[in-house]
Amino acid sequence: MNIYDISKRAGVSIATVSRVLNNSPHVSQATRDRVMKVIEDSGYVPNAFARGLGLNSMQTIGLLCPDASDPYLAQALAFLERAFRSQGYDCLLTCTGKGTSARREGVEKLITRHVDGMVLMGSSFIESTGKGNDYIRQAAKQTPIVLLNGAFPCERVYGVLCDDRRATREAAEFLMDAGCRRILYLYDSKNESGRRKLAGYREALEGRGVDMAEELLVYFDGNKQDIARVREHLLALEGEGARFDAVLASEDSLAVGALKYARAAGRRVPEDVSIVGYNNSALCLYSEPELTSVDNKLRAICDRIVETMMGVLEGREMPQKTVFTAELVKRGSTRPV
Amino acid sequence: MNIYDISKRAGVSIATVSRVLNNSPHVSQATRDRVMKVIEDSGYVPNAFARGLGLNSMQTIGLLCPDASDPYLAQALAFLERAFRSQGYDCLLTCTGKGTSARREGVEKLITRHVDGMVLMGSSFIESTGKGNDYIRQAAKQTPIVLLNGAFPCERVYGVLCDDRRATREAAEFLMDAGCRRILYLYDSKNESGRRKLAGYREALEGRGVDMAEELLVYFDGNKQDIARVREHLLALEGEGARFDAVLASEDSLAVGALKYARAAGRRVPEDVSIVGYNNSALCLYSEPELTSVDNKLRAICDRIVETMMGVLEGREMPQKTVFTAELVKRGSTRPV
DNA sequence: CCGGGGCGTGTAAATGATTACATCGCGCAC
DNA sequence: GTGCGCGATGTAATCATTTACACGCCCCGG
Repeated sequence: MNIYDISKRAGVSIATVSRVLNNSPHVSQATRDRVMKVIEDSGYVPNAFARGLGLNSMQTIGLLCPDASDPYLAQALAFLERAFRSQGYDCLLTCTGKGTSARREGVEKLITRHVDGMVLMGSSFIESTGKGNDYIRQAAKQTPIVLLNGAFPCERVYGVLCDDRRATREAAEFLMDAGCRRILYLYDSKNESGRRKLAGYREALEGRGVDMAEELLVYFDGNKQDIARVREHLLALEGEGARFDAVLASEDSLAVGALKYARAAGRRVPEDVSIVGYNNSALCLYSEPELTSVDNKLRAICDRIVETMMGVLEGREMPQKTVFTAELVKRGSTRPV
Repeated sequence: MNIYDISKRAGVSIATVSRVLNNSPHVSQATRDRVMKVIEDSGYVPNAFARGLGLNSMQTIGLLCPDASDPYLAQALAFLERAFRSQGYDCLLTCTGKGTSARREGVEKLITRHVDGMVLMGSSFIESTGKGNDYIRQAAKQTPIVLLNGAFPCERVYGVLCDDRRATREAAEFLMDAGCRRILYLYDSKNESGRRKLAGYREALEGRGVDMAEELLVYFDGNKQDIARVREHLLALEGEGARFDAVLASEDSLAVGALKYARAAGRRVPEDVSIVGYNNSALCLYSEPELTSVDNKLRAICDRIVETMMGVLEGREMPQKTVFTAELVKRGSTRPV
């Protein structure tokens, strides 16, 4: 059942059928009705591949996600998919994991599939060294790319993100305002966004003339579900004599791990230790007490990503970088100032 | 840059180039090498749409997900995507939300896109009334469908699930073994799987001759992120005089809500109230105490879904229904027996 | 010496749309 | 009355592949 069958049954040419299907104005109402009736009666479904071949597009966006099971990225996925679909685009999901080579393969596969655009979810796609990003530069020649929580100076690569540095600085300042002096910084990523946050933390302490203790800079390299390992990590640290009255985490799940540590160590939250997370994900409300966390405006970021992508696809000029302002959401895991 | 350009440069016909690209055995090694070299030098990428048109497939599976931000479904998404990709298939993600019409539209859109197969994530796709499922029957004529956590008696619709009924029964029995007598059943879905679980709960109580109090059957119709609303719900219930010494939830997030209730009501977990969740999702380890929960073998289910789909696509005969055995994972939110 | 069977390769016909261009007919202005 | 323009429709080229079929060629057996 193809367009020829329909054209025969309706007594018109295939061009007319095509015009009806594409809502072209150059069809009389009578003809349109007749063709529509035949289409509905026959249960005809246009062949998407042929259409794609002719238009050189199948209205598809590639979503490259490091880990779809991460609550924060999962939320982003949901926002993006919904917004793209409302614009008539479908989303091809590729979970890449952590390795650079898997990411490159993912990007290349999507190029092969001729997606109309790609979203790289997470600044971890950007390597600190220039060479490692060549595949992104190559890909950008074929299709527009938008980065979630990142930026990359390259034509046809757009970035939408929050001012993580400032947000982290303000979070640390808030803790200091509440009387904390030894703030443990717990982070799990050394990528672009991770570096921005760390810089914000340093800036805050320097600004207040607080000594930066190296042992309070804790890098945790693990899976986000390894809550228990974070607890052990902090307990071990404490065993080594490190003392702290607050934990500032670069990710909510790490903060939940810190919460677990506090309970295991018999320290009250927020009386003995204040804890601040990052992302303001669903985890914040799940935990007890509820987590103070930096809301990095994921919804706004996702909406803007879609807006940017649509603009580019429609040939409009779009800002290469869009920055939102993150906001600290205060809950029970920190003392009031 | 298309296959003609390559054929000219390599001094062969397009058929030969195509054969090289598709690893056909009917090409001499010398020719293959020569063509490959030209392809690599020119950076040629075959046109996926033309290929799709010829093969009538673009190696794509449609994933219909009610909510990608739900931790359990997000995990499933990650498992499925990974497994399908390892088989050479890409995944088109469609988040449908709760409404039936959105689901029908999602399914129809994927049919339009000519996916090779579809996975419906969650038995909520199956209506209790026959008429509401017509669109699934229609879709199954075009493409194979596999259900996650569900079954549907229709040709080319396959189901992979756990024995939710038995699992729920055993969970309730475990609570009774631990001395609980008034077990509140908290559920959020009345779909196929929801009904199976509820039946299991009833079966357990009947089996032990425990009275079934209607006020202990609590349906919570809300968003999974509405933890606080579950708390209020239970507090209100208690205000009305309902008493219970255990909560059995049909979903982990509901169990977390029950945990919140217990803290708000000043009841200790598990000493005063035991709490059991369902799905054994990441939430179980995030909460305090850690949640006892039914592990419904999501990984195994997802792997089997992919296996079933691949089998069907390769023309093999596949079981219409595959059932795994769920298992209760005991943690701190319930008293030991 | 001739016929048959592979193997490697080329030719050309699908695949099923979109769309530029041609055509036709009709109404209106001059 | 004639010519122009426009709206509706058809014709045919185009998109970039896959693949059935044909064609040589070489080798081997009869």
